[in-house]
Amino acid sequence: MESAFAVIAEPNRRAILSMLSSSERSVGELMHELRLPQPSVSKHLKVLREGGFVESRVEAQRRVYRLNPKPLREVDAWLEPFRRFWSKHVDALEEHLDRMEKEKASSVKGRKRHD
Amino acid sequence: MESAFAVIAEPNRRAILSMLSSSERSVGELMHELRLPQPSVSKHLKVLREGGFVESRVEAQRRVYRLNPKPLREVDAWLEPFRRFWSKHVDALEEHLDRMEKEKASSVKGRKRHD
DNA sequence: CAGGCATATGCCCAGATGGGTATATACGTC
DNA sequence: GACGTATATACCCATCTGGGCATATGCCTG
Repeated sequence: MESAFAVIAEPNRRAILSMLSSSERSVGELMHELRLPQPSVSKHLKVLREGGFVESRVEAQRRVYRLNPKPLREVDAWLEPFRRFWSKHVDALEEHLDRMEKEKASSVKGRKRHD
Repeated sequence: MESAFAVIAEPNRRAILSMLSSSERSVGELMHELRLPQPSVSKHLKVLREGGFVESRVEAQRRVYRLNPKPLREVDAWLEPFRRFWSKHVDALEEHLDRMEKEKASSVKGRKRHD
C-alpha cells in the first residue's frame, strides 16, 4: 500500500479508525460493530498496521488495537496549503473588492498584474 | 469514484490539486509540469471534476481548470475527531487512564501483559 | 493434551483502475 | 473548408484490491 491516502481511501478502514479514535478495541469488537467477517477485519487491520495507523497489544487470545495518529497528521499536513480556500467562498465579497481594486489601479496607469 | 478519499488516493491527482492550489492551469500546463501524457491528465481531471474537486472554464481551445475546495473540506472535517491526538501531551493523561482501567479489569481475573 | 475461542493468513475470483495508444471533438486561422 | 492545436474519449491490457472461504496459528481451560 503506497501512501497514507490510499490506506484511508477504503471506507471500512476509515470506520475502523473512527472507532479507534474513541477507544481501543479488539478485533472481535470491531468485527461485531462493523458487521464485517473476521478475515476482512483482520486484513484491513493489517493494512492499517503496515501503514502505521494502528498498533496492537496482545491480551490473552485477543489483540487490542489502538490508534497511532502519525500518518493522519501527514494527511492533515497535506491539506495545509488548501486551508486558505476554506474561507474563500465566504469571503467572496472581499475577493471581489480586491479584484476591483486591482483593476482600477491597472486601468489608471496600465500597470500589470501578476498571478 | 466513491468518495473524496478515493479521489485523492492517486498521487498524480494530488499533484494536480497542489498545482491548482497556487493558480489555475490549462490542461497543457498541467501536462507539461507533471510530465504526464495528455490523455492521462485528462482522465485524472475527469475524476477530479466528477468528484467536485475542480471546475473548468473554456478559453478558446483551452480548458482552464481551477480548484474547488469543497471536497477537501470534507476530508478536513473527517480528520477533526483525530485532532485531539495531535497534541499528545494533552491527551496522554486520558489515554493513560483508559489503559489503567483496562489493566485493572484484566488483572483481577488473570495475568496481563503489555509491550 | 484435547478442545474451543480469537485472530491471522493463504487462495481464488470479480471488479475497478491507471497506463498506453489511437481516435474523436472543438476551436481558431488561413 | 482544410489544417493545426488543444482536449476529451474509447479501447485494451496488466495490476491491484476487497470479498468470501478455508485453514493455520496461538492461547486458554479442563
